Amino acid sequence: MIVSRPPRLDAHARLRALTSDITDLILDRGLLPGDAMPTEQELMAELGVGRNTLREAIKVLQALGVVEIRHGFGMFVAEENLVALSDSLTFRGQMSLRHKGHEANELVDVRQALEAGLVGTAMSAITEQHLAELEAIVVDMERLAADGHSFIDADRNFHRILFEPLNNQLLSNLLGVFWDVYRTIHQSIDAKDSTRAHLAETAHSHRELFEAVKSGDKPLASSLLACHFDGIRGQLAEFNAPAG
Amino acid sequence: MIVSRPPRLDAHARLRALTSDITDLILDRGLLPGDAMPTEQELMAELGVGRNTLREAIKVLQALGVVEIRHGFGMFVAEENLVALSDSLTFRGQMSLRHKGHEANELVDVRQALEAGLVGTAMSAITEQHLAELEAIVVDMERLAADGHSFIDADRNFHRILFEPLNNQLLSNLLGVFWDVYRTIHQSIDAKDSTRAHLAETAHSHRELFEAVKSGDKPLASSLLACHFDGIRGQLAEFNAPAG
DNA sequence: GAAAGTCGGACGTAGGACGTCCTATGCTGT
DNA sequence: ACAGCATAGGACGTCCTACGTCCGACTTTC
Repeated sequence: MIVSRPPRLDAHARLRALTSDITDLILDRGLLPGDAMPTEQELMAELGVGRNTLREAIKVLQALGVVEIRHGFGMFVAEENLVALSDSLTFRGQMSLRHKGHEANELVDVRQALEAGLVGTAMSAITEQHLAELEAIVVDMERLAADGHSFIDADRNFHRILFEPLNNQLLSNLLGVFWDVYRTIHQSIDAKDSTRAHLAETAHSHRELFEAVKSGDKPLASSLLACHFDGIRGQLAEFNAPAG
Repeated sequence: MIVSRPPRLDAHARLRALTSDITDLILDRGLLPGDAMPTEQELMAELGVGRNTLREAIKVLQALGVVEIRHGFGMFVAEENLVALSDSLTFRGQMSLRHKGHEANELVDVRQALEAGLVGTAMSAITEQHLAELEAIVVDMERLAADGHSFIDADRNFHRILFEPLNNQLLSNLLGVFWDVYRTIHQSIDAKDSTRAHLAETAHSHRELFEAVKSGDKPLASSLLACHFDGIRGQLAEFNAPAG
């Protein structure tokens, strides 16, 4: 199936058409994540383009999380992920911090809407095991805070498990991405959240939230989450107006 | 500033490092969207890589919406956009429709959480002008529905303007992306929503929502939005189990 | 002074060559 | 017979050269 592309097209459109042809090929053949794709040579012949052009398109698909390339072995359909969104948002976030930090605030707003808006539904589907895991994380946080250590991973896990009951991959990925992007931005502003007092405060707010979740008090959980994000917004504001 | 990259690294990591070097270069030089970037030759010299390797990295950044390339002219820092997310989600959505359509449901769930969760806040900041625009769109919808025409664009605009008062670019982009992805998926299942009855129903539900927004009844607006999405979920279910 | 033609720079595409890496095959030693 | 290693082959990674295409700016001409 040699495709004869329209002769004259904008370069960007041509690259887009090529990536689209490749994804169509995946869909038409019914390839599933993990399945092997044709080799570069086969794709070159099939799509009627040179190796450089093809590789540029493939690299784009790799960046978009569509295909996975294993050096010396071959090319495969990738598992679900949102690498693309993460990379894109991270860059935008870092960029905006250079002047205003506006986008970081928007990110927090969206996270707040998602988490505060969905925590009630998540609580309806939560299991004993989830609660046990959450409690273990909180205990861990409190211990680390007392020792003066930070607990980035524990924080991330807490939020991840909180929404796991919804069983929504897209949501989990989005929240994970937002968390990672936020952490990257946060690190680049050299946040002073490693003070023991701040650590204890963060641990405590997670403890409160856990108790609300455990007791099934949805409105309380929602408002505690909102508070949590207000605190984060405060840190960002401090950074933007340190002289304030 | 010739960078000497560590000699041995995973190929994927190397490409990532290269894209990262380029974004760092943008950030370090304080380039703003629209600003010109170094040429390929300059970047090759500066980053110490060959043209193919460099171009692959650049194409990735183009796909991620970081840079914009103008054939025969040069390379520029791109304006904000979420092309990457859109492309990635569209592919995933189409892919999943081949078996279960699970991801389409997840997409609707996230949209519902965002829109139903934030409509209240948006209503607090809404202006007379926004209300006027919304009403104009609803009137348009009703007219088109009566004539048996579909109103994709009007639908999209309604939701866009509804959340414009929040003045959150990220949120607007996310909702726009979700809408586009959903439309693409929807088209590929050959939805039968062009029947006059269905059109009238959709127009009516937007009318109800508009009235709720106008009267400032936040809980009602939120629940109407939730209903709207329940209807969409129903269409998806029909598609997945047509024999049912 | 304005319009048309020309020139140069920059990106787009193709193909070849060689390096690197991974898997699989077959051999060897126990 | 089985485990471990050595080797061969395939496939991706990187670089180079060459030429095509496009755009903006400069020059020429009327």
